[in-house]
Amino acid sequence: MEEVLLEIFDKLLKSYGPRKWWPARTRFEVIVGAILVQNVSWKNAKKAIDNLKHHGLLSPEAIISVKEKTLATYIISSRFYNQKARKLKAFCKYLEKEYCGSISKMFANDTDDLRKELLSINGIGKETADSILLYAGRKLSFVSDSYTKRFIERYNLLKGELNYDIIRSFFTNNLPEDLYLYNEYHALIVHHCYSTCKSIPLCNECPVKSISSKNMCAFGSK
DNA sequence: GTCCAGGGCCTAC
DNA sequence: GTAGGCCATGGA
Repeated sequence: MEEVLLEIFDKLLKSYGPRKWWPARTRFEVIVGAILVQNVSWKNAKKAIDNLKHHGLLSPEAIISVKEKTLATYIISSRFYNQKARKLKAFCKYLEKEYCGSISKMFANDTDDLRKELLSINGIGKETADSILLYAGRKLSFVSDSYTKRFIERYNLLKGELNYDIIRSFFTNNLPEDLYLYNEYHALIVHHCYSTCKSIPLCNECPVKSISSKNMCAFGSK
């Protein structure tokens, strides 16, 4: 299966080019983006990030200081803004309490330990935690999401139940431990599913189509 | 007007 | 343990 996944990766990369994720200037901005993009388009999330930036609120200290209600008004475009304001504050308070506000100290942790910590914060689930680890922390943690599930279903890469952990294990068990590969693979899947190949059945131009039909595997096979 | 986007939490069963 | 409701914008 590793060969198949690498072949798909090469085709996606050749078709779309490197996505150069995450589109952010700082690691904190990646984390804020990972929370704000939950169940909303990147465009809407980006608007909210820019708004925070414009009002000098793109730092842990600023987010802790500002009132939750006020914070919410700056991120309205990101949808579910009251909840997301609470989530941003929850993360910043955790960062302040556990690491004196230092992102570097936080990422000095062991990946698995930090993943457990992040998952214990209100508002950070598996996808958000893995996005933070991979794209802000540059740690080896594959990101799965609804697009990844759709991708696997569409190309029959895996049979049976497809929950977050199964999909994530499928990629981590069948890919070499390579940060660049993890980074680009997830970004390319999102790009492929979102902007280019939304329809089922597959479009004729689909770069993955030619190698998809013959390869099916049961979970765990390599 | 309708649909759906780079989720996660809470509650009821 | 898990299905389903809730949150509640903006662009296509």
